[in-house]
Amino acid sequence: MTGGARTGAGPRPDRSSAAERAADELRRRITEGELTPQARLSEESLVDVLHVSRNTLREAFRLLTHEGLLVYRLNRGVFVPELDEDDLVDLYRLRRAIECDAVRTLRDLDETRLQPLRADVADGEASARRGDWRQVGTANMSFHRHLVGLAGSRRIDEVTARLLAELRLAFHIIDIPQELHEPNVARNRALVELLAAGDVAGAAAALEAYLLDSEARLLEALRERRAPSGGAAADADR
Amino acid sequence: MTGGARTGAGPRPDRSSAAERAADELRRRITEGELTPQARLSEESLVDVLHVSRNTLREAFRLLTHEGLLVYRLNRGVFVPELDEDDLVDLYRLRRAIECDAVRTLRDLDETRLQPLRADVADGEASARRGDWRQVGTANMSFHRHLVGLAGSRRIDEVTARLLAELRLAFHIIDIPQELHEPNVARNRALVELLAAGDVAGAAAALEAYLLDSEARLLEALRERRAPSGGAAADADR
DNA sequence: ACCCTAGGTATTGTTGAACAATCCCGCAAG
DNA sequence: CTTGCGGGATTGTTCAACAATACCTAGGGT
Repeated sequence: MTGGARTGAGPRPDRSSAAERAADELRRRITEGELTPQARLSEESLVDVLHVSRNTLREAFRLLTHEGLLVYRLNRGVFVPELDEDDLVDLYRLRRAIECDAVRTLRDLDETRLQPLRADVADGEASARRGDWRQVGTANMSFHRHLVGLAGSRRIDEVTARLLAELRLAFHIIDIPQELHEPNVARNRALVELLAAGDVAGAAAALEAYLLDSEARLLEALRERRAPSGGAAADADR
Repeated sequence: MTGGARTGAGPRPDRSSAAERAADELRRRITEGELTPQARLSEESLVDVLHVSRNTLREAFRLLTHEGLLVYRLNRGVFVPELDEDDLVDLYRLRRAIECDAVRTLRDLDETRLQPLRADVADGEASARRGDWRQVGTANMSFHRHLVGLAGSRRIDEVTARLLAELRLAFHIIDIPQELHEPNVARNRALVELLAAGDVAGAAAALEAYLLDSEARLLEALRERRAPSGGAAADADR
């Protein structure tokens, strides 16, 4: 008898837990840049905002920690990590190893499986024409996730998802989205064409050069960002 | 109430949370094989055994989920995952990508940095002479963790740790530890010698053959284990 | 004036109990 | 034999409180 009400327009069980929904909301805020690096996420205040209990919120924190979007510091709270240059080098090193290997060992490609990649490329090109660089970045991430997904390995997909999520953290530090994302659009299209032609070795080589270049551009942007004035991070922590 | 007791055992705060300690204990039970795959971990019973609250226990579950040692099923509980053949192939695929890349890109090796590897090899050889195949397996894991550690990448180390922990789950399914672990001893020594000679390319190639062979042996063992009669798993729980 | 130490306060870590939602199992009906 | 329906057990979530720790501020020594 207590049941019932669920059938109507009420909040459906959603096949996901409250912790996951809270994590979704936090993930959005982090990737959108609303929560800036090094900011402490207060349990007390987030409980009010997300309308979940402290325990559930902490479980959401764990979820996001798993994705690399938050870090725990015992007795001090959770923080959005700030990536430094070493982190970027580290991330790209792992990324090259994973992505290049995934492409290098590809077999039995057909046009059907390339379809999601082509959709991402088209999205990136359209967004670039609109000047929506954030969406270009998002399409680029989706492209690489689909690219790695061709390997058909669950664990490789997981590592990649974590990698890209963490990498996205670096984008908010940087204020030159166009120079950063624009070159990727053409590179992604070139990659798809190489794969469509069955040239996996060529695609792997192109991808490696692509990633090395992307890393260099990001590093340079990060250094410029930090060098100029330095302590310009006057952030009211409300 | 029952509290207090904490003063006697550990004077120092331990620098770790109760959830981590509970996770440590669970991890031990899983890797030692006390908790068998597909067994559900009841919250109620583990609360009594580990002397933590349900919330803390659930946080420990999350921690181990991150390591791949447990899986969550919504509204059904947590389970020790049972690796099937696809999982093994998946794990080894990622493992080859990571380890071979780590070795292939090694630079500036000197004898000092090889020291931990030599210690693991010696441990493996000594344990093999004693017939302690479980310890041979442990030394082998330590060897590979140190091997990958030479790359000096935090995230690669993390992925590797998770990988090896998950791989260990497969060992308990298998009842022929000697045939499985014995060949690794000599292979590990050969790898160290190649690295000491500065032949990283040779080492990378040897490692790839090594891992392919290791995967094949594990797969065969798993198939034999499952094919024969099947329901021989008369395991007294607790 | 500076450094170091001590105490107060805010925040996190952990607990236990309670309730709601969901799943699993056995059983009756077709 | 399959199908639909309770009843009981387990997980999911909330709440309120206490303990432990870190941060901040004030006071004393040099």
